[in-house]
Amino acid sequence: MLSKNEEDYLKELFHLTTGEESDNAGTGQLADKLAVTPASANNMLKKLKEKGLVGYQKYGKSTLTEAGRAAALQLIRKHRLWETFLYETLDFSWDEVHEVAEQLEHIRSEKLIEKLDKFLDYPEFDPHGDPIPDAQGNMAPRKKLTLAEIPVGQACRIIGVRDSSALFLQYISELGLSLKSEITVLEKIAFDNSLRILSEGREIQVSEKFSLHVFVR
Amino acid sequence: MLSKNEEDYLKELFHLTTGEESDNAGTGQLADKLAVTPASANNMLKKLKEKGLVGYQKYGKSTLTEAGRAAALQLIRKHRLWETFLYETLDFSWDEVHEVAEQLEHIRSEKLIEKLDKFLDYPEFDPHGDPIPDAQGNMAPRKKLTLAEIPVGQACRIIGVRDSSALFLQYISELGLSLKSEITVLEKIAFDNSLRILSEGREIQVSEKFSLHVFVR
DNA sequence: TAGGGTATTTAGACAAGACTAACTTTTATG
DNA sequence: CATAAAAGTTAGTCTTGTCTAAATACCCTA
Repeated sequence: MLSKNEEDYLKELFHLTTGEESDNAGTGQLADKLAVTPASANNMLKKLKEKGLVGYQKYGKSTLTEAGRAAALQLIRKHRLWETFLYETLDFSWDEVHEVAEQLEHIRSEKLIEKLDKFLDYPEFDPHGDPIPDAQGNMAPRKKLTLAEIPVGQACRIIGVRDSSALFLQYISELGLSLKSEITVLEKIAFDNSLRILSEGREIQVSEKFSLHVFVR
Repeated sequence: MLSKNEEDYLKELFHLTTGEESDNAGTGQLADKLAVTPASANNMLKKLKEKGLVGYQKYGKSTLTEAGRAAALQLIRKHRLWETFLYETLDFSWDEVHEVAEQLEHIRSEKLIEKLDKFLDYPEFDPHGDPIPDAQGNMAPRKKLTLAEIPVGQACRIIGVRDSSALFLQYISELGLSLKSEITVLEKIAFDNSLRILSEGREIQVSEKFSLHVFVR
């Protein structure tokens, strides 16, 4: 059984070794990310090596073993499912979910995560567009871009939507938008991050919440 | 800020000092409840006294101060709200909710509890019939008895229902039951805890889930 | 290739919270 | 009322995970 701290190290190590620049898994970088001294990180790396979760060698970059990677993916699964729950069900805003999910991800209960996944109808992406691993640790290869992240002035095309609730689908079709619709972002209102957008010659105003539900390319 | 362990001690102390027999708050009883040695409990009691949360004197029974009581009530509020969530929303069974709620109650976020309370529509009782304190720490004085807890052969009267969802209210009225209905429990099926009951001369079979939603006296 | 700067590791200390073993106080019993 | 049993306390140790300070290894550049 892993402690909360061990889990945090594994998760961070996953992020450091999996991004495009996977050359960042030195003791120091890891320590930085976890807001801990290099001495502490070194200590933990040795312990995780003992447990067969991390490939660590003195003065080298660290890597996750298969077991370590699997544990990290489970944690990421829990984190992103909780973020989705907080955002979709409890109506947290986009930027509030992370901090609370950091705590919730450490709750130990297989059943809880299964039931939560089912309740949320097996979402594939979290509110930030990051893919959610399934129970076996498989996940879509990359982040989906949401309409909320398109810079003002740029054009994009709708390639999907986050959820398929009747309310949302009804609304999006009432707006005259659908898959393949081409959109240009005209303005982002700083006050509430709502957007003025242009689609097929018509100008529409949508909320941040809406824009986070629309995947684009 | 209280640690998880400090919180556990306060909550247990609340239960030991608040029940009918409030004479149980010795170092040893507390240690028993928390599965810890008396030495450990003694240690913690001294610490909590320092923090002004517990009235502790050598060789005496311990009590909660007002601050300690308030902290304990917040914890109990969180515990019972999570139990309600697990039972009502995620479809956990009656006996599975406690263990997971023991973990969830330590999540630190005012906002989370507010939003959860709202999402659950401000429930007054948890799945075991225990009252849920409100944000100010007020709660109904005693446990409500549910139909599930009535022994076979005994009669009782419906005095309320746990939730007022359309589905549930429709079902209970279809069964011909209502407030003030007199019920006798004929048999409890060991397999799934469903009940055969008698009301106004008619025999009805109901599930455990149903029986937990009906408050009786 | 020799320094010097940076990154990493080691050693030793500390806090929380548990434990065991030994000691003290309270309580109950004869 | 004396004393033994039960309950509570103290002292010292252990583990986890942190820290600081000092030592060591790596690597880049002159």
